[in-house]
Amino acid sequence: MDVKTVCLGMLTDGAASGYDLKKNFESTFGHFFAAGFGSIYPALSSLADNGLVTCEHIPQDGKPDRKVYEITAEGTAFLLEALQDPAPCHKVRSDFLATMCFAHLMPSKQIEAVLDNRLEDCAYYSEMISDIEANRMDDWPPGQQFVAGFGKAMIAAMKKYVEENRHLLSEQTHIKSATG
Amino acid sequence: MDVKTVCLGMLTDGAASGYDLKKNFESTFGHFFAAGFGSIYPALSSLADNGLVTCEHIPQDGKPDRKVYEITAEGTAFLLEALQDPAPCHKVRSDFLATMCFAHLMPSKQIEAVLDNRLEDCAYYSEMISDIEANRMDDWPPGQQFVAGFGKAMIAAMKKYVEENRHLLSEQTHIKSATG
DNA sequence: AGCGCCATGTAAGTGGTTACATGATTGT
DNA sequence: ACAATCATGTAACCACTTACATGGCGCT
Repeated sequence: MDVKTVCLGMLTDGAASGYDLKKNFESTFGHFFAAGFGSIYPALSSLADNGLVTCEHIPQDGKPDRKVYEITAEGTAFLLEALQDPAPCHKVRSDFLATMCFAHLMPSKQIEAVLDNRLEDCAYYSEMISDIEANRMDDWPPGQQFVAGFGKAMIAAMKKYVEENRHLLSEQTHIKSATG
Repeated sequence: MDVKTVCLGMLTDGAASGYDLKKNFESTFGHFFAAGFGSIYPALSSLADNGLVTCEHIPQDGKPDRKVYEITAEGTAFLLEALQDPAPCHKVRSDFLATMCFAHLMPSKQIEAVLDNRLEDCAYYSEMISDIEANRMDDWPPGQQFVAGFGKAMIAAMKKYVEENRHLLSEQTHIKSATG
C-alpha cells in the first residue's frame, strides 16, 4: 500500500487538504505509516489526474490556494479494491535492533544512551496516543480505535522488554574478558 | 543504517559470502531488517571498493566463484562510527494497520481473513525464533540474544492484542445502520 | 521430470526522502 | 526579533525491490 491509497482512505472521512492529511500522518498514522509533504502533494495530484478525487481551489490572501480534495465514486471503488489484499504486510525496519546486535562492539555508555533514547521514544508515542484517545476517539470508526490500541499495546510491550532486559547488554563492557 | 553497514556488522562474526549473509537476513535479522540479493551483492562490492572488506575468490566447478568477504581494520573503524548514533530509528510500516483503519468499509469476511493472516504470520515468526533459540543461540553475543527476545516479545504482544481485540472490528458489518 | 539448493550478478523501475522555493499571520 | 502555523509545490537524490540471466548437483 502506498501513500496515495492511504490518502484516499483518509478522504473517506471527509474532504481535506494536503496540509490537513499531513496532520493525520503525524498523529493517528504516525506510528505505522510515515509520509512527508514531498509524498503527499504529488500523491494528491496523481489521484486528481486519475479522477479518484476532485479538487476545489479556495483562494486565500498571501497564501497559496487551499486545495480541498474530495473522494469520487471511482476513488471509493479503487480503495475498496486495494483493501481486498488478504495478507497486508506489517514490516519493521529497525536501526535500533541492528545496532543492539553489535552491542558487544560498543562501550557501555553508548549502549545506555541508545536504550534511554528508545525509552524516551516510547514515552513520546504513548503520550501522543493518550492525547488522541482523550480528545476525539469516541466518534472514530472501530478500525482506528483498534489501531490506536494496537500502537499503545506494542509500545507498552517494547518499553517493558527494554526495561526488563537491558541488563543483558550493559552489565558487561565491550572488551572481551580473558576468562575463555 | 543501510544494508552495507549491516553486512559489515555481520562480517565481524567471521568471513562470509553474500549467500551466507542472506541466510542471516532471513533468519536472525528477518523480523526487523529485510534485504534481498539485489541489495546484498552490490553492498558487498561497494564495501570492497572502499577497502572496508577484502574479497577472496574461491573457484568452484559449474558454479560462479564463491566470494568470501572479510572485514578490514578500516571496515571495523567505519562500523564503530556508524554505531555511534545515539538515536537509531525503529520504524514500522504496516499495510495491515492501514487496512484495519478502514475496516468499516470492508465486509466482515474480509476483515476476518486479514486478522487470521496476521495471526499466521505471528505463528510463523515465533516458530522461527524458537528454532533459532533452540539451535545456536548460546554462543551468540548478548546483543543478538536481546534482539531475538525483543522480537519474540513483540510478536507475542501482537498476537495477544489481535486475539483479544478483533471483536472490535468484526462484530459489526460494513453496512451503516439506519439508527442514526 | 521437476524442484530446491548452491552461487553470483545486472538493469530497470519504484517509491519515498531531503532540500529548496515562497510568503503572510499570529503568538512569545 | 524569532519561531510556529498555515499552505503549496518541485527536483534531485537515494536505497531498495523486482525481474532477468546463468547453470550444475542432488533428491524424490
